[in-house]
Amino acid sequence: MRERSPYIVVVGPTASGKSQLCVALAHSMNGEVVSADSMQIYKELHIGAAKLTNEEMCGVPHHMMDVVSVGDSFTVADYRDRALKCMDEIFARGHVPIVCGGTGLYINALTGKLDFTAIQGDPSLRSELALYAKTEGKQALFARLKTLDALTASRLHPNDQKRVIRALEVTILTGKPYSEQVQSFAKSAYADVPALLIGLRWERKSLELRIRERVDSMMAQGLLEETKTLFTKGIPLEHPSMMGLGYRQLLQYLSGQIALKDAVERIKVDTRRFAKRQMTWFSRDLRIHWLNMDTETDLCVLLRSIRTMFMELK
RNA sequence: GCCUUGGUAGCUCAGUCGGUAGAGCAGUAGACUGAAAAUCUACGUGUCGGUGGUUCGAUUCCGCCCCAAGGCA
Repeated sequence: MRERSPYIVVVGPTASGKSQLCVALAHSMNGEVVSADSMQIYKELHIGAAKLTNEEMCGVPHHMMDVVSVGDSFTVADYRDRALKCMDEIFARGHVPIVCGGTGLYINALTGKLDFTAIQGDPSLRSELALYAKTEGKQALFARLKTLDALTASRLHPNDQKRVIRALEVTILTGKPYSEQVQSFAKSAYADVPALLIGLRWERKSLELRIRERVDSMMAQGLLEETKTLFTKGIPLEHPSMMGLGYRQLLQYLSGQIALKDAVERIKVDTRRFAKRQMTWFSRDLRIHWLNMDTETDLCVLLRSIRTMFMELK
C-alpha cells in the first residue's frame, strides 16, 4: 500500500446529494472528484446511474466514470487499482481527491487495508461450482467449503452461494484456505488512513421522498429510452451492468414481464431497500463523520465545516 | 329494489368439517474482501366488516345491518 496525502471521502445512501456536494466542495478547495460507484463505471449508463451532466459538473474534473463498456467485466480490484492511480495523479497536480460514492465495497477497497489476493475470478471454475450446487445442492457445495476451509464456512451461510463459490475458488486455485488470505472487514476496515470520511444522513421519510422524486425525474429525463438502447445491445441480463436499479426493472418491462407502471413502482421500492443496505454498511464504519442533511441545509455552512475538519486532519 | 359473490396482516389472498389463523409481497433489523445498485440471514397478534343468536366455546353455523364488485330490473 502506497503512502497517501490527506483526501476527502463523501459517502451516503443513494439520492442523498453526494454528487452535488462534492462538486461544490471541489470548487471551494481545489479538488477533483473520484467516483466510487459501481454503475457510473459504465460508459453507456447515464440517467439511471445518476451521473451529473457536464453542466452540473461546473468544470470540476470527474474520474472513474465511463471507464468500461456495459459488456465488459469489471471488479473491485480493477476499481481499486485504477482509482488509486487517479488519486496519485490528482496529488501530483497538487489537488485534493474527493472520493464520492455509495458503493461501500469500493470505498473500503480504497480507504481500508483491503488485501486482495492475487487470485482473479475464474469464470469456468465458477460455473463449474455453480453447476455442482445446482445438481448436488447448495448444502453439498457448502460441505466442500467446510472440509477445505472450516473457518470461512463458519462465517458464511450455505445459501450465500456467491461467497461460498468465491471462497472455494480461491482455496482451490491456491491450495490454501481462503481464510488465511483475507481478513474480515471488522479487523481491517478501520485502518488508520489520512482520509476525512463524511457521511450524508437523512431522516428515513425525507430520503424516501427524495428517492421517489428522483425516480420520477429520471423517467421524465428519458430513462426508458436509455434502457431501450441498452436492450437492443442484447447484453445478458445477468451482467452486472444490466442489474442497475432502474435498468433492471425497465428491462423486465421491455421483455414483457411486467407493466410499466409496476416497473416504475418497483424501482422506487428496490431503491429504498438499497439505500437501507447502504446505511447498514456505512453505519459500522466508525471513521465516518455524519452530517444530518435534514437540519444542516445551508450549503456554505456544510462546506465550511467540512473544510475545517479537513484542515484539522492535516 | 332483488339476486349472486366477496369483506381475514400495509397489499394480494389461503385457511379454520366450530377449539381465536398463515403464505407471497411490502416492512424492520443485520451480514458483507475480485459479480457489491450484487448476494445472503433473521423477524408474522391481526377487534378474521359490524351486531344479535345457537353453543361450554364463533373468525367459522344462523339472522339482521354496513361496504365492494358483478348480474337482473
